[in-house]
Amino acid sequence: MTHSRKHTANDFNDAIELMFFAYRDFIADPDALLAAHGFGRAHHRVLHFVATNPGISIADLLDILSITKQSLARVLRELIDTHHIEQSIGHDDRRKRLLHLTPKGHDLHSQLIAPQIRRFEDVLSQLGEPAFEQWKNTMRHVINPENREAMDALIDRSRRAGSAHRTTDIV
Amino acid sequence: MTHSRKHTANDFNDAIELMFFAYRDFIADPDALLAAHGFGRAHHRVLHFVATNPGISIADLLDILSITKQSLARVLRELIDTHHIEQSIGHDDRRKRLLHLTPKGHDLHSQLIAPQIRRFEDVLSQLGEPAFEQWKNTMRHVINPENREAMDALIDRSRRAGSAHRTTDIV
DNA sequence: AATTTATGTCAATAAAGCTGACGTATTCTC
DNA sequence: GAGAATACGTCAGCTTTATTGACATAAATT
Repeated sequence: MTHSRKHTANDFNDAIELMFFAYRDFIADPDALLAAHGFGRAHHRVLHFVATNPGISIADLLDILSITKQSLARVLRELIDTHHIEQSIGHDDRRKRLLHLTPKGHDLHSQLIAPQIRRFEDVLSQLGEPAFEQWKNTMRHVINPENREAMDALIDRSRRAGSAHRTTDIV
Repeated sequence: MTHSRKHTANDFNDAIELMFFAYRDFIADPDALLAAHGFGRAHHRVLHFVATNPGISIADLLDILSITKQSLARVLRELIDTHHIEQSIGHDDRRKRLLHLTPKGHDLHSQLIAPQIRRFEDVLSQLGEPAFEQWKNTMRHVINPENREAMDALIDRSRRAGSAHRTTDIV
């Protein structure tokens, strides 16, 4: 047997397991805090995408989350009842309900992503910016090709929304 | 405001969202196949770690999966009843139940990881081996420090088990 | 002989998703 | 302006995957 083989199926086992373990640790941190509020991961996801896409409509949020209206409804109701999220009526289309975080919601969201940010700060400081950028680019290619552009647009939108983090979000 | 700032919390938003979207696409592929067998992701995980750790005990499998005995029990029972997994009694410790995939189990596992392997094959061919290795190293650093060594040992064990893929697994 | 370990099992519960159906308000289209 | 389409809310029932607690058994250890 020659050593010039490209690779076997088994060569990707480590990559597959890295996805499993890295994601598990990555999402484990916020769980305790969520539990203290009586929330779950679903609430975290909603908080996050409303935070980074202020004024998003229900339909657009459903597109991002890829869940059903009924699944979102319960989670959203709880976040609204606990004053973490507010709804406003669309100005150009009054059927739409636009979602925003309240200051309380921003606060919780910040606490939830803090450990995830710290995790990537550590990665960045240990491996350096080129490696981190390389990782992000590779990660982008792990996403289905048909979803990559939507991802890029979303990240771009998040980046802009981020600058208005502390200001009142003008819709 | 100067441009020499290191980074803000917002700079890691893309990394956080990349984790979310990449993992979602990564696990979406096997789901249809699993559903056809009446299985879920839990079955996939058990199949995978029994495949890569033939002869693993219940306790060791629980350690890897970080779930409770009762949660594993149902999934494992279904996989045994459908002849995807076999139990054998430990020789040095007859209390232990050692788990192995049957040929049928190996077959299903191969089909389940095929789309995930193809995904990483595509990444490798598009970005090249250095980028892929860089990504794996970075991914390793996303895992909690205290879990990294266990991960390394596990991947090492998987690598060895992989060579015996088609042979009878000697325990 | 007593204890610990490895595993199995029963019961109740929860989180987070699903499908299907129906209602209402608003906007668009002809 | 009437009818269709859109955006959203809600009721009801179901599934998967996890949880905790309790108890049982067989084998190994002390």
